[in-house]
Amino acid sequence: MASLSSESAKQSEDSPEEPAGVETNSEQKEDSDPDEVSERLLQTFQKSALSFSPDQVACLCEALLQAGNAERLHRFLCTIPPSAELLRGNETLLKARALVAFHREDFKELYAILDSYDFHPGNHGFLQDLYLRARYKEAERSRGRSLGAVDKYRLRKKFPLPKTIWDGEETVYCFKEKSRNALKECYKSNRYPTPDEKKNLAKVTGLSLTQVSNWFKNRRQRDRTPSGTPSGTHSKSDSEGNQSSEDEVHMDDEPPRDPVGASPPLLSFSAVPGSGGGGQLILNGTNGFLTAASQPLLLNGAGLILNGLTLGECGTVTLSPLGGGHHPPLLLNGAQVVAKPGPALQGASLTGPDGAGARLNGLTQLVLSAEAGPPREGPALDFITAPPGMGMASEGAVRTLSSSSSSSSSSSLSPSPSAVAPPPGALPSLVFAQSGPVLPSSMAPPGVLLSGAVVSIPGQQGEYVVLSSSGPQLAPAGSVCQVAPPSSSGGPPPQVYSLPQVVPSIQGVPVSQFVQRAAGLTLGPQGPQLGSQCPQLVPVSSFSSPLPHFHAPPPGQPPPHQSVALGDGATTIVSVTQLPSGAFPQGLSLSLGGPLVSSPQTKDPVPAPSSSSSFFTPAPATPSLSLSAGGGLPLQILTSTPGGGAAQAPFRLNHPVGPLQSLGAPGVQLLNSGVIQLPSSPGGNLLLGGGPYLSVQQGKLILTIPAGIQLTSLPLKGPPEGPALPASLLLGPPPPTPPGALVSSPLSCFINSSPLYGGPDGYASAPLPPPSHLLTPESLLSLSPMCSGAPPGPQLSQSAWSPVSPPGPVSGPALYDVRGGEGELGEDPSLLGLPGPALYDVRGGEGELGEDPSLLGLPGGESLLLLGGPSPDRDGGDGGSALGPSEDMDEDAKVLTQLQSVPVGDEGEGEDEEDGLGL
DNA sequence: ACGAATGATTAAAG
DNA sequence: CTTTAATCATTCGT
Repeated sequence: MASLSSESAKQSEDSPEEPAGVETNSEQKEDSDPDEVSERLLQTFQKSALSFSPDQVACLCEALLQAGNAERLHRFLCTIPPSAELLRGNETLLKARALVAFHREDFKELYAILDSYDFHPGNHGFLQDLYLRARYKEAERSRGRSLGAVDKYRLRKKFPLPKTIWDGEETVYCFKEKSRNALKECYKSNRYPTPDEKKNLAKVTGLSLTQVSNWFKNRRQRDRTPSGTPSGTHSKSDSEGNQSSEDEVHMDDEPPRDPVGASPPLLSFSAVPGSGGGGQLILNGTNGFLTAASQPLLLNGAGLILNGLTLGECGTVTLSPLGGGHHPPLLLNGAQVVAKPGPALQGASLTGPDGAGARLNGLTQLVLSAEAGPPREGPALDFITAPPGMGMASEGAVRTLSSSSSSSSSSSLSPSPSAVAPPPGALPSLVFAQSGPVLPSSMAPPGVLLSGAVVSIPGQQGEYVVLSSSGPQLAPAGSVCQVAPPSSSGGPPPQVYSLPQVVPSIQGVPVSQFVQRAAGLTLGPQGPQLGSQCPQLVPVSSFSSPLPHFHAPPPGQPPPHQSVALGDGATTIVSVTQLPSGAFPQGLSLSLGGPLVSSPQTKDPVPAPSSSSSFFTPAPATPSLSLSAGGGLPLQILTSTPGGGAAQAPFRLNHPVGPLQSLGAPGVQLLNSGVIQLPSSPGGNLLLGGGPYLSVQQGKLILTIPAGIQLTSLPLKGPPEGPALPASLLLGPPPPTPPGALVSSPLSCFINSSPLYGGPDGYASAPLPPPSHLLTPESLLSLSPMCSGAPPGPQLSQSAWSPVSPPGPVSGPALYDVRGGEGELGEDPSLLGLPGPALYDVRGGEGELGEDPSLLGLPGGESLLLLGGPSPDRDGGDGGSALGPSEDMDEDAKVLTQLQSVPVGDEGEGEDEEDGLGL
């Protein structure tokens, strides 16, 4: 009997009809049996209830809740003294009582219960569902009819969820206009985008792959309404008519139509037959995506090649490399230009000086000059970013192209407060990438370097390399990269130009919060200098609020050292500024918000000839370099020179000019998060010859650490005060190491510092014990942003990545991926208490196991570097290399799901009870 | 309330 | 897995 009772109690609850026990049924009627059993069970419970410990009671409640039998649950609860202490703070009991109240239709009681206690986010989903169902039922009762979806919607609006069971985050339903435009553009040229195209679109729009697919699916379906609903296409007409502009660009198939007619957007391509090749306009893009949303886009030039170029909606983007130079004036290979339509964008233009073409492919740079438009106020929204992969100065020397038109004295650099005006005498070599009105025309014609490009000015004492890559998705605000002009040795007082970064704007979300927070973290330690100079650099971390513990220490305590990892920001910025007075960066910190991909020593993808790819810090003294990777897309590298050092040659980053991977997905890929510290030999420069180098490819920042390099997990001693833990804490647990992941041997030794990994070697070889199951959704969540899962597969790289980032902020809808493998628990995103627009990739992935980053958590203080780069990705070499990273990003994208308001159950009466309830 | 627009989900078919 | 067709759900304007 006993056995029987237990079984039936749990199994047959839902449907009495269920063949709980076919065998047994044969004898009896179904109805009686289950009831009887349940009754027995209940009685048993009742009898022993008093003797149960609170935990046991809770357990029983949970079981009954799961079973969904409110009635029995009610009776059980009745046996418990109402005032018992057990009830206090016991959410399970509260849930049970709430459920009972709901079933008894004692809504007042239900609401009272819900309002009485701040429930754990884990219970939010359940309670929200209960709450809404109660509201619906109440309404149904009063109206005497069942409610439709709209009625429910109105009720939800009318009766917002109690704060006690809701984190207050709202959900966004529609895609952003920009995203839609991008989708439309693509749709025009191709109704059936290839997976690659979809991925690219997803990145560009900030939507998940699924969303993109759904969109196309819906679009095709609705477009194809020849017979059915004639009226449908009312507004759609525009689909073809209006935006005419870009189609041509993409596909040749369509006859060029004259865009002009349309009022708004003006897109003109005028290939001027020029010398040499003749005017040719080549827009070749795998993922090419060119959008001039409603803004005028002018591409004017002889030989204009845009390969794999993504031009996002832009304000006015003018590419006018006219000049009939010998070279194709403008060559954007794998470039991505995105400009946000800002209030005033007119001024932005990309122009190549005559004669000199801007070639972003590997050699040259594109100069961006702000047109003389009236300076407009407002943050510069526009930005142009080129995926890092492309623009680099291969030769090491950067040519600065100044546009003839704009040149003038460089009075003020940028509107941003933080920006420091360049000394008049400053070198023109200043690299600045920003478009938009923001830059006063007055700005000297600094060469513009598309972010992502690396500029190095060799020879100079003060050399700098500025490397900035914007987040993968352009979407987020623009990033500006600014380099301080090398103060030539004796020159003008070396000023450091700050890198103003436009903070990614998250749609209605006050970014400021994040920013401030982030700023505090990042800059705080840095010292006044930096802080003041480039406050804006801080990537926004979208998830900051929800997971406070994740982040840095409370305000009071900034992380001790320079390395700070921000969860993720929307944008990635890497800036290296040189300090004046020869100070070299003692403390150099690199924080990567985004995933970093490092290729294990096994392979040096790029043999770095000294000049081309090397990453070293010449600096003397005690430069310590710490690299911490957070999870998120954004990548941030800041270097400052805290103490005055003597060294003049600060820090140099050269990165090999890779062949571009034209794919435009800029993203930062981080395989392993951790902190890397490179202790420099005292007094000596730290030279990592052949050493690790950072390269940016396709928007991804890749850190390659060849074997042989020593990285020590040095203590962040610097800051005496701070608790040591910071680094690891901040970062979150390092991503689980993928089983297959290789850890570079050299590194491994350092790794051992972390307790988690037993031994150096063990780490690599032994698969982590997957305690994953233990993780609660919440825990996963907390970890997630940073180290989004460990991918089960060999290819770790993927796991690490969170697609979101860039776009995340970009688009309004918050995306959450909280599913664990089974997902049972995690079912509601909402319960996790996620903050707004942030995106999370918490999925356990198929293989749930690997995930617990938490396990990996580093002990305080120690920094851990895990570079287990999956070699696979990178190996491909340049050509192929691109793939690896990009793919990763995509994957996660799939997982994302739009957060919806609480699921509404609509069932009718009591019968269905459990469905909604059962998690 | 009503209906349109739009995103998501589901089932069936390849 | 991807596509289609059908349908549901959410918003928003009227």
